[in-house]
Amino acid sequence: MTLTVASWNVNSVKARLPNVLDWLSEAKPDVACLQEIKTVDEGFPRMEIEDLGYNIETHGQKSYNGVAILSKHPIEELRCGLPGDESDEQARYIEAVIAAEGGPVRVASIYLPNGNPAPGPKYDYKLAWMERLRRHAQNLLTFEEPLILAGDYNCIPRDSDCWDIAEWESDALALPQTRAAFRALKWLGLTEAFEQLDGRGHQYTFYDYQAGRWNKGHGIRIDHLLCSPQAADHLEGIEIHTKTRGKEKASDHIPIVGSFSL
DNA sequence: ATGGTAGTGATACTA
Repeated sequence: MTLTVASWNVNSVKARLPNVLDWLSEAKPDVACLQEIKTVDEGFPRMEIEDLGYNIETHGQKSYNGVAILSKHPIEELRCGLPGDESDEQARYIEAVIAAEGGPVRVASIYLPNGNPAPGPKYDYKLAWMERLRRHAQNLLTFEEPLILAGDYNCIPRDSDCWDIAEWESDALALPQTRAAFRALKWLGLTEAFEQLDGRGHQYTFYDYQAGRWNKGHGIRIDHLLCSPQAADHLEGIEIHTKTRGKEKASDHIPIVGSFSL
Protein backbone atom coordinates (compact mmCIF):
# COMPACT_ATOMS: atom_id res chain seq x y z
CA MET A 1 0.00 0.00 0.00
CA THR A 2 1.25 3.48 -0.81
CA LEU A 3 0.48 6.54 1.26
CA THR A 4 1.24 9.92 -0.30
CA VAL A 5 1.78 12.90 1.96
CA ALA A 6 2.07 16.39 0.47
CA SER A 7 2.97 19.84 1.72
CA TRP A 8 2.00 23.11 0.03
CA ASN A 9 2.12 26.72 1.14
CA VAL A 10 -0.86 28.01 -0.82
CA ASN A 11 -0.54 31.73 0.11
CA SER A 12 -4.29 32.20 0.81
CA VAL A 13 -6.59 29.21 0.33
CA LYS A 14 -9.43 31.52 -0.81
CA ALA A 15 -7.40 33.31 -3.48
CA ARG A 16 -5.91 29.95 -4.51
CA LEU A 17 -9.08 27.81 -4.46
CA PRO A 18 -9.21 26.96 -8.20
CA ASN A 19 -5.50 26.02 -8.18
CA VAL A 20 -5.92 23.96 -5.01
CA LEU A 21 -8.92 22.08 -6.40
CA ASP A 22 -7.12 21.41 -9.70
CA TRP A 23 -4.03 20.12 -7.95
CA LEU A 24 -5.93 17.92 -5.48
CA SER A 25 -7.96 16.43 -8.35
CA GLU A 26 -4.83 15.63 -10.36
CA ALA A 27 -2.28 14.66 -7.70
CA LYS A 28 -4.81 13.00 -5.38
CA PRO A 29 -2.54 12.98 -2.33
CA ASP A 30 -3.82 10.88 0.57
CA VAL A 31 -2.78 13.63 2.95
CA ALA A 32 -2.15 17.30 2.11
CA CYS A 33 -0.63 19.71 4.61
CA LEU A 34 -1.42 23.31 3.69
CA GLN A 35 0.21 26.46 5.03
CA GLU A 36 -0.63 30.17 4.88
CA ILE A 37 -4.33 29.56 4.43
CA LYS A 38 -4.77 33.21 5.60
CA THR A 39 -8.28 32.72 6.93
CA VAL A 40 -10.09 31.90 10.14
CA ASP A 41 -11.53 28.37 10.38
CA GLU A 42 -15.02 29.59 9.40
CA GLY A 43 -13.68 31.05 6.16
CA PHE A 44 -12.06 27.83 4.94
CA PRO A 45 -13.71 26.53 1.74
CA ARG A 46 -14.69 23.23 3.34
CA MET A 47 -17.43 22.02 1.04
CA GLU A 48 -15.49 22.35 -2.20
CA ILE A 49 -12.58 20.32 -0.76
CA GLU A 50 -14.79 17.80 1.06
CA ASP A 51 -16.44 17.13 -2.30
CA LEU A 52 -13.07 15.75 -3.48
CA GLY A 53 -13.16 13.17 -0.68
CA TYR A 54 -11.12 14.90 2.02
CA ASN A 55 -11.58 15.18 5.76
CA ILE A 56 -10.38 18.60 6.90
CA GLU A 57 -8.89 20.05 10.06
CA THR A 58 -7.79 23.68 10.21
CA HIS A 59 -5.94 25.96 12.61
CA GLY A 60 -6.79 29.32 11.10
CA GLN A 61 -5.99 32.97 11.74
CA LYS A 62 -7.31 36.21 10.28
CA SER A 63 -5.19 37.59 7.40
CA TYR A 64 -1.93 35.83 8.27
CA ASN A 65 -0.53 32.32 8.73
CA GLY A 66 -3.01 29.48 9.25
CA VAL A 67 -2.42 25.76 8.61
CA ALA A 68 -4.57 22.81 7.64
CA ILE A 69 -4.50 19.04 7.19
CA LEU A 70 -6.58 17.37 4.49
CA SER A 71 -6.89 13.58 4.55
CA LYS A 72 -8.71 10.90 2.59
CA HIS A 73 -8.44 8.73 5.72
CA PRO A 74 -10.00 9.52 9.11
CA ILE A 75 -8.25 12.17 11.20
CA GLU A 76 -7.65 11.48 14.90
CA GLU A 77 -5.81 12.97 17.88
CA LEU A 78 -5.81 16.57 16.70
CA ARG A 79 -3.37 19.12 18.13
CA CYS A 80 -3.57 22.82 17.21
CA GLY A 81 -0.61 25.05 18.07
CA LEU A 82 3.01 24.26 18.92
CA PRO A 83 3.60 23.59 22.64
CA GLY A 84 6.11 25.59 24.65
CA ASP A 85 4.74 29.15 24.66
CA GLU A 86 1.17 29.85 25.78
CA SER A 87 1.47 33.49 24.71
CA ASP A 88 2.17 32.62 21.04
CA GLU A 89 -0.97 33.50 19.07
CA GLN A 90 0.33 32.78 15.56
CA ALA A 91 -1.37 29.80 13.89
CA ARG A 92 1.62 27.91 12.50
CA TYR A 93 1.24 24.30 13.65
CA ILE A 94 -1.39 21.59 13.38
CA GLU A 95 -0.82 17.88 14.00
CA ALA A 96 -2.99 14.80 13.74
CA VAL A 97 -2.91 11.05 13.53
CA ILE A 98 -4.07 9.74 10.16
CA ALA A 99 -5.84 6.38 10.38
CA ALA A 100 -4.27 4.99 7.20
CA GLU A 101 -5.08 1.49 6.01
CA GLY A 102 -1.60 0.25 6.84
CA GLY A 103 -1.78 1.71 10.37
CA PRO A 104 -1.65 5.11 12.06
CA VAL A 105 0.68 7.83 10.74
CA ARG A 106 1.25 11.07 12.62
CA VAL A 107 1.45 14.12 10.40
CA ALA A 108 2.06 17.81 11.13
CA SER A 109 1.55 20.85 8.92
CA ILE A 110 4.20 23.43 9.79
CA TYR A 111 4.55 27.09 8.82
CA LEU A 112 7.88 28.05 10.34
CA PRO A 113 8.40 31.82 10.86
CA ASN A 114 10.20 33.67 8.06
CA GLY A 115 12.39 35.59 10.51
CA ASN A 116 13.33 38.59 8.39
CA PRO A 117 14.71 41.10 9.04
CA ALA A 118 17.61 39.44 10.82
CA PRO A 119 18.84 40.27 13.33
CA GLY A 120 15.78 41.53 15.21
CA PRO A 121 12.72 40.42 17.16
CA LYS A 122 11.28 38.46 14.23
CA TYR A 123 14.48 36.47 13.91
CA ASP A 124 14.51 35.84 17.67
CA TYR A 125 10.95 34.53 17.35
CA LYS A 126 12.00 32.24 14.50
CA LEU A 127 14.88 30.71 16.47
CA ALA A 128 12.73 30.30 19.58
CA TRP A 129 10.03 28.64 17.47
CA MET A 130 12.58 26.25 15.97
CA GLU A 131 13.76 25.27 19.45
CA ARG A 132 10.14 24.67 20.53
CA LEU A 133 9.68 22.50 17.43
CA ARG A 134 12.85 20.56 18.25
CA ARG A 135 11.63 19.85 21.78
CA HIS A 136 8.19 18.80 20.59
CA ALA A 137 9.64 16.57 17.86
CA GLN A 138 11.89 14.97 20.47
CA ASN A 139 8.77 14.02 22.45
CA LEU A 140 6.94 12.74 19.40
CA LEU A 141 9.88 10.53 18.43
CA THR A 142 9.56 8.59 21.69
CA PHE A 143 6.35 7.07 20.27
CA GLU A 144 8.48 5.24 17.67
CA GLU A 145 5.74 5.50 15.07
CA PRO A 146 5.62 6.77 11.48
CA LEU A 147 5.82 10.57 11.82
CA ILE A 148 6.01 13.13 9.01
CA LEU A 149 6.62 16.79 9.82
CA ALA A 150 5.67 18.53 6.59
CA GLY A 151 5.77 22.18 5.84
CA ASP A 152 7.29 25.48 4.88
CA TYR A 153 10.41 25.52 7.05
CA ASN A 154 11.66 28.86 5.70
CA CYS A 155 15.13 27.30 5.71
CA ILE A 156 17.52 26.83 2.78
CA PRO A 157 19.47 23.84 4.15
CA ARG A 158 22.45 23.88 1.75
CA ASP A 159 24.02 26.30 -0.72
CA SER A 160 22.90 23.96 -3.50
CA ASP A 161 19.27 24.50 -2.47
CA CYS A 162 19.45 27.99 -3.94
CA TRP A 163 20.20 29.44 -7.37
CA ASP A 164 22.77 31.85 -5.97
CA ILE A 165 23.70 31.72 -2.30
CA ALA A 166 25.37 35.12 -2.54
CA GLU A 167 21.88 36.63 -2.75
CA TRP A 168 20.75 34.79 0.38
CA GLU A 169 23.66 34.32 2.75
CA SER A 170 22.63 37.15 5.08
CA ASP A 171 18.90 36.30 4.90
CA ALA A 172 17.00 34.71 7.78
CA LEU A 173 16.31 31.68 5.53
CA ALA A 174 20.01 30.84 5.12
CA LEU A 175 21.89 32.29 8.12
CA PRO A 176 24.21 29.85 9.90
CA GLN A 177 22.02 29.90 13.04
CA THR A 178 18.96 28.97 10.96
CA ARG A 179 20.77 26.07 9.34
CA ALA A 180 22.16 24.96 12.70
CA ALA A 181 18.64 24.90 14.19
CA PHE A 182 17.41 22.88 11.21
CA ARG A 183 20.30 20.45 11.58
CA ALA A 184 19.53 20.13 15.30
CA LEU A 185 16.06 18.94 14.31
CA LYS A 186 17.52 16.35 11.95
CA TRP A 187 20.03 15.19 14.56
CA LEU A 188 17.09 13.97 16.64
CA GLY A 189 16.87 11.23 14.04
CA LEU A 190 14.65 12.82 11.42
CA THR A 191 15.33 12.23 7.73
CA GLU A 192 14.73 15.01 5.23
CA ALA A 193 12.97 13.19 2.40
CA PHE A 194 14.25 15.14 -0.62
CA GLU A 195 17.85 15.12 0.58
CA GLN A 196 17.59 11.36 1.17
CA LEU A 197 16.59 10.72 -2.44
CA ASP A 198 18.66 13.54 -3.95
CA GLY A 199 20.89 13.26 -6.97
CA ARG A 200 18.68 14.91 -9.54
CA GLY A 201 20.20 18.37 -9.41
CA HIS A 202 18.38 21.53 -8.49
CA GLN A 203 14.74 21.40 -7.64
CA TYR A 204 13.20 24.33 -5.86
CA THR A 205 9.93 24.79 -3.99
CA PHE A 206 9.68 28.58 -3.96
CA TYR A 207 10.03 31.31 -6.56
CA ASP A 208 9.34 34.86 -5.39
CA TYR A 209 6.67 36.78 -7.26
CA GLN A 210 9.07 39.69 -7.49
CA ALA A 211 11.81 40.41 -10.00
CA GLY A 212 10.72 37.68 -12.45
CA ARG A 213 12.24 34.98 -10.28
CA TRP A 214 10.13 32.20 -11.82
CA ASN A 215 10.96 33.12 -15.40
CA LYS A 216 14.66 33.32 -14.56
CA GLY A 217 14.70 29.99 -12.70
CA HIS A 218 15.73 31.77 -9.52
CA GLY A 219 14.25 29.48 -6.87
CA ILE A 220 15.02 28.14 -3.43
CA ARG A 221 14.17 24.89 -1.66
CA ILE A 222 12.51 25.64 1.67
CA ASP A 223 9.54 23.22 1.87
CA HIS A 224 10.53 19.93 3.42
CA LEU A 225 9.26 16.61 4.77
CA LEU A 226 11.05 15.44 7.92
CA CYS A 227 10.46 11.76 8.63
CA SER A 228 10.88 9.58 11.71
CA PRO A 229 12.84 6.34 11.17
CA GLN A 230 9.55 4.42 10.99
CA ALA A 231 8.45 6.68 8.12
CA ALA A 232 11.85 7.10 6.43
CA ASP A 233 12.26 3.32 6.22
CA HIS A 234 9.19 3.29 3.99
CA LEU A 235 10.04 6.32 1.87
CA GLU A 236 9.73 5.39 -1.81
CA GLY A 237 9.72 8.66 -3.67
CA ILE A 238 9.62 12.41 -3.50
CA GLU A 239 8.20 14.78 -6.12
CA ILE A 240 8.19 18.53 -6.47
CA HIS A 241 5.21 19.54 -8.61
CA THR A 242 6.95 22.37 -10.40
CA LYS A 243 4.19 22.65 -13.02
CA THR A 244 1.85 24.28 -10.52
CA ARG A 245 4.13 27.35 -10.33
CA GLY A 246 3.55 28.14 -14.00
CA LYS A 247 -0.24 28.24 -13.78
CA GLU A 248 -2.48 31.29 -13.72
CA LYS A 249 -2.72 32.81 -10.22
CA ALA A 250 -0.07 30.41 -8.89
CA SER A 251 1.13 30.34 -5.30
CA ASP A 252 4.76 31.40 -4.91
CA HIS A 253 5.36 27.95 -3.32
CA ILE A 254 5.26 24.55 -5.04
CA PRO A 255 3.78 21.32 -3.60
CA ILE A 256 6.19 18.61 -2.45
CA VAL A 257 4.82 15.05 -2.30
CA GLY A 258 6.34 12.04 -0.55
CA SER A 259 5.33 8.42 -1.23
CA PHE A 260 5.54 5.89 1.59
CA SER A 261 4.92 2.15 1.56
CA LEU A 262 2.68 2.43 4.59
C1' DA B 1 21.45 50.16 -4.15
C1' DT B 2 16.79 49.80 -5.18
C1' DG B 3 12.62 47.85 -6.45
C1' DG B 4 10.40 44.53 -8.33
C1' DT B 5 4.73 41.30 -6.89
C1' DA B 6 0.93 39.27 -4.35
C1' DG B 7 -2.56 38.85 -0.47
C1' DT B 8 -5.38 40.93 3.08
C1' DG B 9 -8.51 44.40 3.80
C1' DA B 10 -8.99 49.09 3.65
C1' DT B 11 -3.37 50.88 5.53
C1' DA B 12 0.29 49.15 6.37
C1' DC B 13 1.98 44.67 6.98
C1' DT B 14 3.92 40.27 5.69
C1' DA B 15 6.51 37.66 2.74
